[in-house]
Amino acid sequence: MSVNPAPRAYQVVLTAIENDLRSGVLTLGDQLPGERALAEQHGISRASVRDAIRILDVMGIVRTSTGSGPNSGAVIISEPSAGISQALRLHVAAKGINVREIVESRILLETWAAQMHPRDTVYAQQVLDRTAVLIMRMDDPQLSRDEFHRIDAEFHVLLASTAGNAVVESMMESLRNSISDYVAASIPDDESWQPIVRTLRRQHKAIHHAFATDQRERAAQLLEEHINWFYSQTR
Amino acid sequence: MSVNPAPRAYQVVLTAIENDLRSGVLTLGDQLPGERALAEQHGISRASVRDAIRILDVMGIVRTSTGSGPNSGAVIISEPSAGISQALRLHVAAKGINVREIVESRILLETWAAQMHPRDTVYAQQVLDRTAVLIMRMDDPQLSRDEFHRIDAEFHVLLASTAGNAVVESMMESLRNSISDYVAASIPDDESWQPIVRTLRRQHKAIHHAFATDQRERAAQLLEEHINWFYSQTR
DNA sequence: GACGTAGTATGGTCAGACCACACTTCGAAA
DNA sequence: TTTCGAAGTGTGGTCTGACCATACTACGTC
Repeated sequence: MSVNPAPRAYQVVLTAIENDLRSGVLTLGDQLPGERALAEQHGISRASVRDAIRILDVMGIVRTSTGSGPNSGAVIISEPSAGISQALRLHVAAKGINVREIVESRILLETWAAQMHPRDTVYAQQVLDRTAVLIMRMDDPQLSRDEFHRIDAEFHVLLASTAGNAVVESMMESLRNSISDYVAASIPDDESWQPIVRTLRRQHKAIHHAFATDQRERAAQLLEEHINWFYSQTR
Repeated sequence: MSVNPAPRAYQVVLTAIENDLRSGVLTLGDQLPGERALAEQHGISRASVRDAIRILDVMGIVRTSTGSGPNSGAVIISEPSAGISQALRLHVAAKGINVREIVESRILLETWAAQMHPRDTVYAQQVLDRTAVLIMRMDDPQLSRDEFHRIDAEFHVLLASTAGNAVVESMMESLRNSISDYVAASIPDDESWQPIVRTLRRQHKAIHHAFATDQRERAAQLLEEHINWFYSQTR
């Protein structure tokens, strides 16, 4: 019966980098030292260093690329939704989370964001303009379903982003991503899709109008109906 | 100018396993095939297989251990909070998320959970009993600060779990974990900690009482005040 | 039958190699 | 002198093959 959790080699590098991030030694846009250099610095093998960097990669902390130069190697980005999306997605697959919970959470986050007073009114106005463009693009009858879903997701995330909370924004994006396959699979034929998309367009316009006229309560209510209605169609 | 995002080798295994999870071929408690077997099956090296499994590991999908037998190797668990915690934690370090957003999100999730009618009243009653025990343990003056924080977190997560939403529960746990170091560091000395812990104990008891007497609105309000007050002390 | 030991398969780690790639450098051609 | 292309250099990505500690299994001994 072993009690020790067996310390992993990559943890050394991971902790070191996390500390550097916290203390500000490493900031957005910086390059990490090369894998070979990190391996030597910490006295572990390159394989273990790669474990640590792989984790930072899937978590959306760094982006890695081959080649040399200032844009190569592991560069600090910070895309919280990347890691959270991946986690939620896998746990939905593993049945640790079900679709009801995802939908419930989406409604919670989106209605909250809708009712929040925008943290930045100039940005909020820009969002209104950009979402208007998205609505127009979703009117295109030539649009593929995949593309529609992509723009649809962007529409929702953009509206929620006016609340100015990266956690909520990332969560929304992640929740949407985590079940996008499920959604796509549950409405297989185009015949059943056509009437649905018409309703979605109408709902989006109503939601946008409520936002534009500052009817926050109403926007929240419309969003809740919109999300609930859509998922009721996926069965 | 390369346009291809360079397909990663480990993605093959990751997708295969995700599909098996989705289709039910793999379920909770199952063992994954050995790394050497997976490598041969997919025609890639063991190193790349390990990349995939490492990801499943940090995401909380599997637990790996050495040795042989039914409990060895990679076993499917499903601990959503593991992956999300790690992601949030790193992004807080990388300044992609700030503490205000964490606190705001905590309040959103906890007050929502408090106002939700419990999905399972029997479970809710058990939670009330267990949180009562936690409150008693937090009264122990011998308790270390670390231990207090641990029990405190468990208290909050347990209360929220009555809402019956794994996403919300995982998020709460993750938000709490992601800034626990920050909290610990911001109240360094025991002299300033003593008066704080007294208030926390009082607030916890009031919250528990509101839950026990089914005053959901009041419980939500007390939670909000409790969380806001505590973080106002960490500056 | 009980018990201890050898066997076996697992993940964890390491070393070393080769590749494709992207930038850098520098010399040759205009 | 300027331009441009080829060689050079360092990066992560992948593979191979090896060794280790561990934990269970099976077998042989008592």
